[in-house]
Amino acid sequence: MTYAKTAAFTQEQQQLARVAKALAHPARVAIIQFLASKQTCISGDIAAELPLSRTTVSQHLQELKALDLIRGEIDGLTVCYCLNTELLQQVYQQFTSFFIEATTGPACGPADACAC
Amino acid sequence: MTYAKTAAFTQEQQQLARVAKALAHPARVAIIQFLASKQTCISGDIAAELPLSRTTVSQHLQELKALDLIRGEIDGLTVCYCLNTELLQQVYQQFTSFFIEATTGPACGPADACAC
DNA sequence: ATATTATGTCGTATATTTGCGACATACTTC
DNA sequence: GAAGTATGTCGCAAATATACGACATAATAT
Repeated sequence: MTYAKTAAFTQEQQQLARVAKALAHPARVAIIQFLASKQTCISGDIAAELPLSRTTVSQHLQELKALDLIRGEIDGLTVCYCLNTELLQQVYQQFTSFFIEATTGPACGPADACAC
Repeated sequence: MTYAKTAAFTQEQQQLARVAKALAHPARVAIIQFLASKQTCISGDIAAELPLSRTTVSQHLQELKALDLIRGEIDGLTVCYCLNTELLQQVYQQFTSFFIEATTGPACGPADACAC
């Protein structure tokens, strides 16, 4: 019958999935790249750079902010968004570990199928 | 009014987002780790290792297979799943580029907010 | 041929994501 | 204070993701 174990997923798996989800939309990838490219921590006229409405961009920003991947500080009338490079570096490490683990295991043959 | 540019997202952004989405669920992260850990390219009794029904696991497997991150070859009664390490390595490169770009740009101060 | 086993697919229900217009808030300027 | 600007939040609609039971398929074993 192959019934499931009740053991839930590990914290690591959940954390990786959470961050992956944050990057799972081109708009959020674009936002991070945009923030990384700008000298100044440019405010939410990020919206002007994306094919999305201001509202939608704002939501994406909130999602990234919820994970603390980016930060926003109110500066008078505008909001100054910028990357949390410290956290991004940590996340980078997590992804690196994961990919190294994944790329050093047993694999399929180069072209087509399994060499089990 | 700040209206949007119609320029869509780049291929790179879409590709990264697509892979990130594949990793955006703990079950799929767990599946990849499981395949990486096993000497043999174990079949779909991966389900027995996860707190999910066989049907659901099958769907997650299909999603990973759709992106070619994993491959499955029918071996009589069982299906032999294994990682596409070549593609995973490529994807790893893409993520690396992204994170390096993201971690070398302008950032917030270490503890709290922007130093704009 | 029938039963058993390992898988995949279909249909369906629920939850989450995505996107946006309309409004609220808050600061600046006149 | 009134007008204007930059933002965020609410409410809704459409699309997608998640999960699973029930059925279909296909190979193996009896």
